[in-house]
Amino acid sequence: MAAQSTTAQSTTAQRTTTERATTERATSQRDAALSGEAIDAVLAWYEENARDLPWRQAGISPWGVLVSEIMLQQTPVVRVLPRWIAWMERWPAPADLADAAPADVLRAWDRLGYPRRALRLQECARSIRDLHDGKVPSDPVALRALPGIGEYTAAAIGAFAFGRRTVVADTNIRRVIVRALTGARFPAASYTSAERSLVASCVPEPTARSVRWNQAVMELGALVCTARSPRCEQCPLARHGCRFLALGRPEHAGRPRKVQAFEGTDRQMRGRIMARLRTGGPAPRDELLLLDPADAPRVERCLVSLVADGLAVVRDDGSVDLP
DNA sequence: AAGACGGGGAA
DNA sequence: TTCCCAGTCTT
Repeated sequence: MAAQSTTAQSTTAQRTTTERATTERATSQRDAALSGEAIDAVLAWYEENARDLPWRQAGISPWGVLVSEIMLQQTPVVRVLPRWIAWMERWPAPADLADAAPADVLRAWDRLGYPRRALRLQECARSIRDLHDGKVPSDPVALRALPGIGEYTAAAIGAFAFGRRTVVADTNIRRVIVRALTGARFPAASYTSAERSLVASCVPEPTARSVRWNQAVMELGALVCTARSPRCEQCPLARHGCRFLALGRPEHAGRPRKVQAFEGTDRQMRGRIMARLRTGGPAPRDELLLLDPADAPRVERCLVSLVADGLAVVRDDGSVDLP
């Protein structure tokens, strides 16, 4: 924090009212905001190192951005890429997806994971068609009200599809900001209001710059300030007072982050059932029970939950199919 | 605040 | 094997 005092004066002119409001508050994060020089360094790094992703191209439709954001929820870029391209070709506008058969939507979702997202995306498309004249709303509040769109995604669409100044806080941005300003290796499990103001304090005031910033920090987290093995030697913040680096890259303090088991869970079984339904047409219940002959109750339980989620239906003859 | 919810590829 | 990914929703 003391290190900030030397740069504070020279960058005062560039600091925003938001930054000042945050820094003047008498809290432990008083000197939190990044310097204007640090922000410049990150933006310059982004110009050089940004990946060429289709949903970032100029002229991309808000719908294309929305689809990418939903697909990217908990799914890496490389796996989303081919599915997004095929998706946009098939359903280039919300109304197109709204009219599709859910079974086709789930098959097109393929193995992106968390297939409830695919269903929500279609519900989202229907809401856009019915409530917003078929056009993705630009208002973050309206976006947030759509199925499958939470705080992060609403902010991301506001920024990347409509060029608004929003506070985007995905896993990458949270990690970069927390490391740079607090020195902790990882953010806390829950996204607190304190952390939110920390992230907000870094967003530049000029709108165009804020959009670029959100994109740049996210990319920095994805390519350099990674969760596992951060490449600090390549980081534009290394010379601008990153606290994590200054403190010698400390280990994670506190409870180890929980890792959800997968092998042998209902989640895995649901995935196996969905994989079968996507490829082979209707499945006799007896066939699905063979997925785990030693634990029929588990298969039954998963079937019930899939039906409850709208991801599967039971036909009159007892076979199971996509909705 | 904590748990459910897929799937795959890198370390 | 373990970890983690442009999170959201429910309890």
